[in-house]
Amino acid sequence: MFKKVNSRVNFPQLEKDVLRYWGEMDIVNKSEQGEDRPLFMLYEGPPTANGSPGVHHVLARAFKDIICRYKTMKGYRPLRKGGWDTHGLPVELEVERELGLKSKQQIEEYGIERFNEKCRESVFRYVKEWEELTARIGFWVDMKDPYVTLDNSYIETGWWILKQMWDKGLIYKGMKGTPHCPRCVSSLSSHEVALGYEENVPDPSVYVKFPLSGFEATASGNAYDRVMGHGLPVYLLAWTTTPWTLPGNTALAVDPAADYSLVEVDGPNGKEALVLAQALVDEVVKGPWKTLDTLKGSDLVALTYDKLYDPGEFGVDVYQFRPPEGSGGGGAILEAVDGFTPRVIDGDFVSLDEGTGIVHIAPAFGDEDLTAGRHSSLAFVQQVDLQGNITGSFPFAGKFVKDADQDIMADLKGRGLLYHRGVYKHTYPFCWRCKTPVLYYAKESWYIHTTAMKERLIANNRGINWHPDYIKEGRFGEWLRNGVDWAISRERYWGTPIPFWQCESCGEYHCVGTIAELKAMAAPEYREQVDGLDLHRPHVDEVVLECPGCSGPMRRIPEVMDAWFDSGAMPVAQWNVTSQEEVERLRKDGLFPADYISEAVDQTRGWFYSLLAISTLITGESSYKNVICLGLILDEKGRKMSKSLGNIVDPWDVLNAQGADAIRWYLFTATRPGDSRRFSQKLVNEVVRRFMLTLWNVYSFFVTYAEIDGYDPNRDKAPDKPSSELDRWILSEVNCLISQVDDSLDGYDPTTGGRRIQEFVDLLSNWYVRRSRRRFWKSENDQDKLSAYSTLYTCLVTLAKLMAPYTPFMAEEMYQNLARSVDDKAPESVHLAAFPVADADLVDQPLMEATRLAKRLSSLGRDARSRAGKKVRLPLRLALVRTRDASESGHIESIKGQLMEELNIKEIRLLTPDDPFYAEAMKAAGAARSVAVGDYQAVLDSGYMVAIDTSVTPQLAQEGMARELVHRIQNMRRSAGFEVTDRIHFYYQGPDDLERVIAGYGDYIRLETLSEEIRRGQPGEGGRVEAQKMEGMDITLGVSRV
RNA sequence: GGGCCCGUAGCUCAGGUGGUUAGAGCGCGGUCCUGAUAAGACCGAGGUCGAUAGUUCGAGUCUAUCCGGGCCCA
Repeated sequence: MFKKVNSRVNFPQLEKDVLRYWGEMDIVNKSEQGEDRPLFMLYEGPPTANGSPGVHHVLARAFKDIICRYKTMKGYRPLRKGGWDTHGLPVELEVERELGLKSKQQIEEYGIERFNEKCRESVFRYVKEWEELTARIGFWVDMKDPYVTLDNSYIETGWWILKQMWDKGLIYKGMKGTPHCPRCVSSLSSHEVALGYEENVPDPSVYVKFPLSGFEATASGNAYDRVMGHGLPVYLLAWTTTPWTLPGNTALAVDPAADYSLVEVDGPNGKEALVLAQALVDEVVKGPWKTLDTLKGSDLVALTYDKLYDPGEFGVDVYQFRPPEGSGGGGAILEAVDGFTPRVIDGDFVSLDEGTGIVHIAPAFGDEDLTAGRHSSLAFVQQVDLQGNITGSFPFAGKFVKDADQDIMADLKGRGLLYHRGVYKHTYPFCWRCKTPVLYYAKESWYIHTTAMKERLIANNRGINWHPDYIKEGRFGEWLRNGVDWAISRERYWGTPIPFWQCESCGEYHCVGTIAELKAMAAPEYREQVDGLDLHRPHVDEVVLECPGCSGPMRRIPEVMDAWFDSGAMPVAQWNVTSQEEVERLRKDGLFPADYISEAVDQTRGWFYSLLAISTLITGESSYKNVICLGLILDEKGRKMSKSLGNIVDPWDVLNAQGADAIRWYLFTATRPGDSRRFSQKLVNEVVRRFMLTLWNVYSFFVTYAEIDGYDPNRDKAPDKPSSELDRWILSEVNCLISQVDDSLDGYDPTTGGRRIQEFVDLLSNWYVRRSRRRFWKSENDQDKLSAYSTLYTCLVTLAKLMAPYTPFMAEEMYQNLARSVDDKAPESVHLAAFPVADADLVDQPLMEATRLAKRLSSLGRDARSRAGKKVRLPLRLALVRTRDASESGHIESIKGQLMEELNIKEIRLLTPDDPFYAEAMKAAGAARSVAVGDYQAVLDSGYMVAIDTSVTPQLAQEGMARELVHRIQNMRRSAGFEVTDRIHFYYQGPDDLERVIAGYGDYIRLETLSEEIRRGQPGEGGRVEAQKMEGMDITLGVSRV
């Protein structure tokens, strides 16, 4: 009937067998069939296959898989299309490294075409390993027909999306503060910047005096009159570590809520007054000073001051920020102006921890300055070129910025505008390639005007079901509320080319939305070329369009798109959508939006955002409904796993040693999904031992005895409500478990469900089976035995189904052997079976409480025994029991039998609440847990008491010896290698006391040890003999198989 | 510098809406039990629940500040 189950299981081998079975039976395919079932749509966040998959990939894939498997069992039809992310800077950097290229110039000399071919090759380098790992961990996903972001069809949809935004006026060109390497003449991405931080970098620290000159008409003139009222020249004192940015200064920022002091000091030309934050006066002002006045930062706003350097005088153009049309977004457009008056603005970023509380603002340098420039429509002065050299006709023009620092400081000093200079050491980024200090430099960039849709994004986010829920209004909600426009252009090579063509004669831009449109708009001599064109650079750059306005030649702008745009486009790009009608069809077919996605928390600014932003902008709604946001994987010591630390755990090591189920179970149950988690092979191994082997042993136990008795689940059906309390109890537990696991998976919380399963398996093994063992050994096939088989069978089959989403392999193995082997009509796989449904009628709350009480009192009783030095094999006469309340006392009658057996005590007596014995024991024990009272050993714990009568009568002693004998014979049977069903002869030699035990308990011993006869003497050939000591007697025991 | 998360035994983690003496597993020492078990039971050692202040009759739990770790953004 059932296949024999070895208790020494090799899980990795078992899993490989299951994988083969799934393959042979085409189970994955079958799980996706059934047109009448509602669709369950998973969006797979695409990985890049230019590196080996790590444990964090296993984590995300396991969480994707468990929900899909669960939904399949709940009657849904899962759709899981795999995908590959193939574009982006990390790919380019990898190839640059391989080719030994060090700058963009070198890439262009090498040739964009060849370079991009190398990129294309590298992104699929590890595909095979990804596919193998994915299959091995049991993640069911379609990897045969994945979406690939470098495909023309995928790129085309990216274009179409941009075109939708373009037509709605959501695309514009603006300034962006970018980390820039002046030697490589290239922007750095944030993660390149992160590669190059160095600590304790010395930079000049200068305090600069800006002469106050007046105030803007919009402000009240009071503060100006106040500060000027002392008859001294007044300077606003600002601090900077980058003197070279001073010629670009167009504003000073103050904290409107802070107090500022007007202090009188000795200047180079006599007394003068400085304005700076009150809190920093002591630290900054050198020499004697006295406070003339105290003002609020808000009083200073709109004061004006003299420029240190007038750009007009030194031949540098001046621009001013103008907000983009529509709502005020993060972007802004610059327009040329003739001149400007620098002024004081308020800034929430102003720090009172260092500097002077007055911050120098140069919008051309630094993102914060740029943002301030946008908000306050400041002037914009860019006096540095992309090589980092000062432009214009300044005395220090033509110098590299860091070299110009000295000249500028000297110049200001000569003019009496340098208050103080020193050296400041801080952490500063350097180009990771060439070690040149990175400059923050405002550059033009293309933007998506996402802030125009901010309210919509926030509203859509409210509709998303986040797990853990704090992400919704916390990290992600915060990001959306503080969102700025999305800068999508990259001055790079390997990416989706931005489909904007600009007319060389009239300067107009045109956004191309499809390949067909490209062909239609191409100048006649280029039309042919469009057929079969690789849409990547440099090929697409060669296509010249004809300007619809002036018929002039239009050329594509050189930039490519941010790779996050690619991945965020996948809901439509994976189907090559190029019209709103097709989007509608996806929606109707249930392919949009996704029911579920799951990635790690670092994707809040990545994929979670790009998905939401793109779908909100083109469809008005979110492209996903439910998310599990996962924490990071740390190493054994809680450090981030990284190549440089050498603490990466290779998932294959764990898969080969412990198996996929073990790694999955660990990831599901060890921590809540959103928390970061430590990971090591040791931790996974613990899961195997504590949970998986325990369950496996129950399973193996069941099969062993079911085989012996020829138990047939079809024939030997137990009644729905068995008479055995133990059976009714575990069935009650298992039905509770079904609801709990169902609820937790339905709520996208596998962790809670998994932990409940773990607790159940512990109860099943260490109480149900432990208490039921004798019922399986009994020789006759009576109703009670069948009930035990049937109950345990139900539990195991139910467990297999509950665990199928968690541990698909072990569940399959148990299901095949227990369920499918006896029922041809059962689904071919546990993953095609229906998820169990709880039967509320079988849930018996009082019975579960009673059993909990029985476990508790047993513990106390064992404690009492061990304190009294009475081993459990020795039967005792009486235990006195006290419970905490009447409802618990009411349970005693029903659990008496279990307690008597567990504790090997002849009688259990319940004490009334006011029994004097309890009061006496309490008093004698004091704070102690245990106390001896007369013949009794009492153990007290939080209102409970178990007191055992420790007096041993000769009869009890004899019975104890009988049990001891049985125990020893059993051990001998085992060491002799007998089967559990073998009949034996039992031989003994010893003193009269032993004779008396044999005489009194012979029948009992025969029954327990399957001895046909008990003989004085020793067994012949083939038997086993041992000389032993028992209770001070020298005895000889022997066994032989009949 | 900003946002979010975490901090409970040597390790991994539980501890709805505040309420007796803060729990489990692993590991360690001991005892016991064993016709499934590489298992299990019981005891012991091991905790200022990151710190401080507050709210409260009462705080691991609520509030504030700080410290440490992590992530994201500057």
